[in-house]
Amino acid sequence: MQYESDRLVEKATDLFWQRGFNATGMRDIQARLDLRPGSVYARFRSKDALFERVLGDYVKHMQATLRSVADAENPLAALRAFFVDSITTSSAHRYKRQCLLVKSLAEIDTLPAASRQTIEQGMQKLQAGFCSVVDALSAQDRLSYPVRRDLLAKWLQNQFVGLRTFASTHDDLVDTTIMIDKVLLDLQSPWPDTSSTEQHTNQLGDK
Amino acid sequence: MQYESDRLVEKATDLFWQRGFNATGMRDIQARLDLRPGSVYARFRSKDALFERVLGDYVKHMQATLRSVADAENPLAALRAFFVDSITTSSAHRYKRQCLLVKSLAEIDTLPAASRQTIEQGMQKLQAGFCSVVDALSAQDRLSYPVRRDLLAKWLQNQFVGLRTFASTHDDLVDTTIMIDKVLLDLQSPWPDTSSTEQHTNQLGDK
DNA sequence: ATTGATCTTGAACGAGCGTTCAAGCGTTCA
DNA sequence: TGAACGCTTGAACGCTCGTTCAAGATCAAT
Repeated sequence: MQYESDRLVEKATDLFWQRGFNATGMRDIQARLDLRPGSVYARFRSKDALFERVLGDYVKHMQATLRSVADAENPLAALRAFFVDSITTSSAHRYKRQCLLVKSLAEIDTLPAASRQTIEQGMQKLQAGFCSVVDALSAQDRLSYPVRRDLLAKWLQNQFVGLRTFASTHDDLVDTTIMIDKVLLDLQSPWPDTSSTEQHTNQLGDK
Repeated sequence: MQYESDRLVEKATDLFWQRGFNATGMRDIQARLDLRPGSVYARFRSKDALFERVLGDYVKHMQATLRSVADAENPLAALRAFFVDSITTSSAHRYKRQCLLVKSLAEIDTLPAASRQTIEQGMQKLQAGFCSVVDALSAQDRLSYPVRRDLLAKWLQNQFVGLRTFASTHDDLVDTTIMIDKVLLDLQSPWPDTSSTEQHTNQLGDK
């Protein structure tokens, strides 16, 4: 029964992932889950609650994956594999290349309050996940340049999100892979000088 | 009259930018433009056509801005100013930090065919804009590392998009600025070795 | 065979959607 | 003065939305 519910949530996830919350109708969901209206409401209470369940499960899954990356023998290689996996899924499910949380972010102003909170907290949880990956890399001296761990985690999450957005519109696997490896290079390259609190020029000179 | 129409399109842009296409109702639009239903339809034909107009004007504006960056005396400084401008708009209009095209990308599967095409072509036009910026930098020998100009343009556009997405959820101006400067550094840092067509390991070693 | 508990069904509800259009309006020109 | 014009109005249309609920189906226990 629990297993059956999980299968149903997966199918609902697919729909929301492809079409977003607002554009996905309960009738779409009813058709995909092969359930009549009453049954959907008996199981999931409402469209809002179902969406929350979908988001929650997605975050849990991503957290688990990030944890396994951090715990891997070679975290850098595991990180690369994680990127490649997430970003180069088959063209048939290209919409899955975009992070579900980021996709939902696009309509956050129109979502029920509970989902809004789930998304914001989910982003923070994933940031914490990236932070543990950064720590794992740091513990193995894989990072040559010293920089605040939380800043590096933010940056890494941002690169991850950016690449996924990019890949959701481009099918060029070669260029995408190059850009993944560029991220892994820049992960270890220098950061801007932050010794002065306000710097509005860069090292190549203004005017 | 043309001026009046432009003002109306600006107001509609604000709405679509904040709430997206699907969640923005014609009644929202009518209220914001202070027009009755018939007047809106007399001017803009349909919700779809109005949205297309909004997207088209947005792309034109971004193209003009990118061109002025490329033509600037110091393109690198202009690029930085462009990033800072786009990404650190006031908290009151935080939704404008996200690129309108990227936001629309999130619901592209549910949009009218014409808008879908406008978005895809718009992304390409902006990529071309970034390409001319890259060329301007290259012409002034601001880029130390040799790499395909179109790949660098894709990368730059991706960084721009990523930072805007990031900033739409974070209000930390300091960290955001650091990440902008990190992009400007990485713009000149080395790229992965692409001499072998297929490389599934990185320079720090697999397994 | 009968009861009671649990799950399923699908017609139907009110609300909101994008859109239309006959009627009303002020202005122009004969 | 009055006919003709373009612009504005807002009630209303057909449709789809999320959701409900009385009635039916299923099945274990008596």
